[in-house]
Amino acid sequence: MLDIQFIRDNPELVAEKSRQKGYVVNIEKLLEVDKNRIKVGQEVEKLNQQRNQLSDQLKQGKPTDEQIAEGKELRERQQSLSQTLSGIEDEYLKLLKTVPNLPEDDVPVGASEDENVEVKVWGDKPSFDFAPKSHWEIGEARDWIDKERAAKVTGSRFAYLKGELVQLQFALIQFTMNSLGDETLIAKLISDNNLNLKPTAFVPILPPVMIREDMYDQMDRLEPREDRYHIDGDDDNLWLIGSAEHTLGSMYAGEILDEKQLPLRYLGYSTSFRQEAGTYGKDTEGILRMHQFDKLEMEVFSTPETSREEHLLLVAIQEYLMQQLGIPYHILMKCTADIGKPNARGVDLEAWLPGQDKYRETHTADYMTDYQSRRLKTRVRKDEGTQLIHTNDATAFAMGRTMIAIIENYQTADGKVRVPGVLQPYLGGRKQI
RNA sequence: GGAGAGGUGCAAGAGUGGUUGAAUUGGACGGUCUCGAAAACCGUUGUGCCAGCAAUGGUACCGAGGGUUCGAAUCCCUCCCUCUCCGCCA
Repeated sequence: MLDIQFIRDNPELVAEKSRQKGYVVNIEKLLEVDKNRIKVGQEVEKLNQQRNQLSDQLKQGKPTDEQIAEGKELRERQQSLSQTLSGIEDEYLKLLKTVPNLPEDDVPVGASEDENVEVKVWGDKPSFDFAPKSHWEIGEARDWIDKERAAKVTGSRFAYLKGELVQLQFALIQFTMNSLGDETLIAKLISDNNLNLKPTAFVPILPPVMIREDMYDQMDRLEPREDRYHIDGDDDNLWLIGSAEHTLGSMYAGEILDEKQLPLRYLGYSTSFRQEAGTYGKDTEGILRMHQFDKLEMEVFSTPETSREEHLLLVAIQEYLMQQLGIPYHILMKCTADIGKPNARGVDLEAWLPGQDKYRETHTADYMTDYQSRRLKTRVRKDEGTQLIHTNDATAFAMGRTMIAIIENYQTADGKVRVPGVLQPYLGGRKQI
């Protein structure tokens, strides 16, 4: 949610930036409701004051009938006006929630993902003296991926992953946790990128994969809910998470953190669930787009002053990880239409997939500023007072897509897959699977 | 699933209708003392909103939402959560 004071002060700017992101917001209406909300709120407060004054007078002796009648009347007026106020507040909140976070100035303006801007290309695309295969061809040939039986048991967009592919996933997890848990490495990435941040290591987390509806909404990740899975229970109102971000980012809701604790850097590992609404017929081959996939996700809580650099650090970490695997990639600055509603800035990393002869998204880094924490009420206590904290989230590795990239880039003529050097220690030293 | 207990400030914990935004203790911070520290003593120590240049004033908040009452942290209802015992179970 955006700061109402900022919207009051900059209505045109907010309207224009929202438009750039593709959101239709009625700022005029919002400000009108806001004004009314303040006015009625003041009237309610006035009545409360009168009630308090009266009960102050009455607390000694026994009240007279007139005084009781007066108190009753005040109460009734207060109740009816409060009801009016809560109606206004509901409308206010509903309108305010429609306003997206504002893109930073360096976010390219664009109407669709086609206008994302390539800002960096890394690595040499591998050349093969044979026609490179897609990951699904290799995966099925090696009996690593079984989608037919998954379809029978669970439906489309599910898969059984088997054999060496599973071992590869666990190797990847080990490698990433060891890397991001290394304070020396974090310090190096910070200094290599000329950042001014603390070298705090990432703490691994296994978060819940279900989330309460109110928390989901406060993270601004519930919508579009057609893409979410709802859990039908007796009296609970739970949803499956679409990313570890959802239960990581909300974990300090309602809390005031000490500035000295920050930044808090977490590496969450969880399964993610997505209905993939509106993607019928898209990416039906292989395991690129599944209803269920595992992901290592970074989440950082920081002060407002350091959050932008934390965002840059997360992108640097993503690049580092991909470089360690030796997978060619390019970096895209996402345009205004493609960064999410809570984003102020977003960067995608797309890996080169020789089997499909194109780049595909494997990583994303989201810079949220205080947009999420305003509703979550996660704050930091400083000498000058309290402030909303800033959140950042970014993919460390989406397991499925990363393995796709490994399979396709490291395939050999005889249908095997070479193991990137950094992962070999976690696969019993095997150089090829 | 059955039976019970409970959710109060940074923490522990008192408070069962008005004098409580909240006792007490601890922690943290500031000060006195000291070469310095400890101890002791003194003081400070919640958040949001509204008005105001500010000082400040007003208002709300004792898990959440409703209700009773002139008046609710205190009484009633619903929900959420935590804990204990039993049962079941990875």
